Amino acid sequence: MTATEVTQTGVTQPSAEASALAPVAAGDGLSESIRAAGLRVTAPRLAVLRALADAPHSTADRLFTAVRTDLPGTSLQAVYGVLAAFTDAGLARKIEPSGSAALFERRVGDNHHHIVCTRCGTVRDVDCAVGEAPCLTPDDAAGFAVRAAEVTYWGLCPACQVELATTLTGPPLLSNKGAR
Amino acid sequence: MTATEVTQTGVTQPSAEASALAPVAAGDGLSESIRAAGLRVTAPRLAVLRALADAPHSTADRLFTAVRTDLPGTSLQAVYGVLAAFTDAGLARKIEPSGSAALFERRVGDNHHHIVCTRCGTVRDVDCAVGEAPCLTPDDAAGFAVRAAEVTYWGLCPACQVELATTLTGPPLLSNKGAR
DNA sequence: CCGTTGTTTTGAATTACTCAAAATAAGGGC
DNA sequence: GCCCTTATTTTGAGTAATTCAAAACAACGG
Repeated sequence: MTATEVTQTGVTQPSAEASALAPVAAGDGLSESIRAAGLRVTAPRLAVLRALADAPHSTADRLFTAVRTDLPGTSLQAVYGVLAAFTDAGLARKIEPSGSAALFERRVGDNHHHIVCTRCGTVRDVDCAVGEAPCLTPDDAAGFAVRAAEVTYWGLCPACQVELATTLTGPPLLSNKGAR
Repeated sequence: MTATEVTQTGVTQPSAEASALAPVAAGDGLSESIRAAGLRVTAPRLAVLRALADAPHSTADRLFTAVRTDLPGTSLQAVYGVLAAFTDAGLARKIEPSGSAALFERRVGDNHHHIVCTRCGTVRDVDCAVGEAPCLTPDDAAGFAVRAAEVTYWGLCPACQVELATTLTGPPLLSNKGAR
């Protein structure tokens, strides 16, 4: 057993896979990043981090569901706790688009923004249009010491554009709308 | 009595003031804007609209408290209902900064943004730095048809800058930080 | 292998908001 | 000025997302 093994609560680790596929802990450098963030490496944390890698822009609840499949004993509160720890440690970022529960993503540190579909809620990353620190200098900051700027774009995702077109207009339309 | 009189639920309108100061309904053109938006003019709506004029960036709860002082019978749900109607009708705008309850403001239609104090939660309006439709064109919109862009700046308000400086640094500092 | 200290579980509470039915009142018509 | 229709508000619950706290548990350094 390597030093990176992690006990799964109530679940015995199959020893066969332990050396072949590497212990649950390793595999992607997940444990490394957790440890590098100054946090203890635990099964719930690994599971959440992996789930987050698989499905960015997930709610706590969605992650909870994902985590439950490989780590059945995990509680929702644990997921909230893990996400809070990740967010504090800079391992994850929390975004809260209007009208949605909080979403989490691993992509962190770079200044990127989000576009949200007003119809289905799908979220995609959008790289900053202007540069490293985008709209970070408002015209008049009213004396505030500005630390960050957060941009949320709202619009229709490609799929919803198509669905709306066929549903409302009848004949499918040419879809050269927001395609650029 | 003019045509714009509004019955206050359970409260009789003092007739003396009715002709002198104009009925509760008028005074600021509040009723006019409500009616112009296609909504019926009611006492709760007038009260909420006035409260919103006095204190922009207020939560539903704060408005509820404000409204209660001149219109005691008003329910919180009514305030939510009024705000929903206003928002739908374009009379008010709802913003939802991360970590805060929804805030409402009358300023609507112009494309302006907000700066939020990370310490005390104070919100101020920020006019768009770039023009009419600001960061509205992301570099790569991933096929989305972009309809709107919403910018939230985060930083320290002037008051909190001072407080933090005196608390943490000891001697008050020169405060030429984010002053522009 | 053990102890310390950070994590997770368990159980419950809270905040912000929404839903639905019955009571009420605004505003147009007579 | 009064009545009717229909929008609005009240009243009474209910829900989703998140947070709090105490006790059980486990990571990791020694």
